[in-house]
Amino acid sequence: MQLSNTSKYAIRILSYMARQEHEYVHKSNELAQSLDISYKFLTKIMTELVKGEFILSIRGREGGFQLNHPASSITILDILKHFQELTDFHTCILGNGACNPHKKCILHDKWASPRQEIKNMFATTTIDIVNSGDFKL
Amino acid sequence: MQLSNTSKYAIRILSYMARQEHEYVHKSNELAQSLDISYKFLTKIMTELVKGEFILSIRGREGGFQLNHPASSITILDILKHFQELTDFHTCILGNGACNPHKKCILHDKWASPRQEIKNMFATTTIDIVNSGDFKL
DNA sequence: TTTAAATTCTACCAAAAAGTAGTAATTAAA
DNA sequence: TTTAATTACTACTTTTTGGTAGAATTTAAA
Ligand code: SF4
Ligand code: SF4
Repeated sequence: MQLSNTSKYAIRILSYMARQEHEYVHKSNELAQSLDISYKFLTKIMTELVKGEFILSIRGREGGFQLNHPASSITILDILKHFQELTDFHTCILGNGACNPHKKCILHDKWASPRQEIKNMFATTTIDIVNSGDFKL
Repeated sequence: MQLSNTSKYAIRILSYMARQEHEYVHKSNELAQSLDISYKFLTKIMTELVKGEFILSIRGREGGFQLNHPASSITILDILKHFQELTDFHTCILGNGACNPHKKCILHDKWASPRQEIKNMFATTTIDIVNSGDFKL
């Protein structure tokens, strides 16, 4: 019952970027330091985020990354989907094969409601949740 | 957002055992076949379940395993705890360091309620949920 | 035009989880 | 007492995830 580190970092990176004005150009170096993520691993994730069209990259000197969409339009669910953590909402919990309502796994009925609540939460939470205050980065 | 395979199997094994009368002696071979889990991997998990005192082992010929407690008293949460998946309910979601209410991660407030619902669900669901019907094993 | 500061690419290494193999130990039946 | 059926133990292999190294590419500033 955990998100992968990659997803966790992606969420933290994007929400951190959302704290600055939209045009701000974020550099990997800066992000890695601020978020305390290894520079090498961070750049790997940045590349993924570019491919996922969450961010734009500006190459070369004075380059960096910008959000590609308004922060208020990027949900946590969007991020999780891109890192394939959505599938868990389909084949979930005991995940024995494809889900078939005629042959449910034993937890299905109990799990349905929490699962929906989580999904809603992820779907309605955007990366601009926080712009100030004592939050971890 | 997934349980480990080990946890999934453990849940399936115990709930399967709970379908028989309490005294029934389950053999690894039988369980592996019925549940379609590799025999070798299953026996590894059975050893863990013995150590966790979920089941009793009877060694030697005609040996096998029995539930160590009434099925109605073993919760899913008990099982997850033993396989260390409980920690996620403390250090959860973005899991950056120990949780400090004065320095929350950005998802804390949104996550609190779904998390509680999941935990309650796991805490109130016992392995005897199902004794018949078209359920996956 | 050269150079420095940045992203990108390719390839590798490490750790954890999942799964397998083989053998030793145990015990009841034959 | 021998043997077959079972669990327990030790050690390995494979797969996935997490993480690192180094060079190539791009681009604006100097
Ligand atoms: S039966 Fe329900 S709980 Fe089980 S894997 Fe399918 S969707 Fe998930
Ligand atoms: S602040 Fe809340 S959501 Fe974040 S890791 Fe701690 S308990 Fe989990």
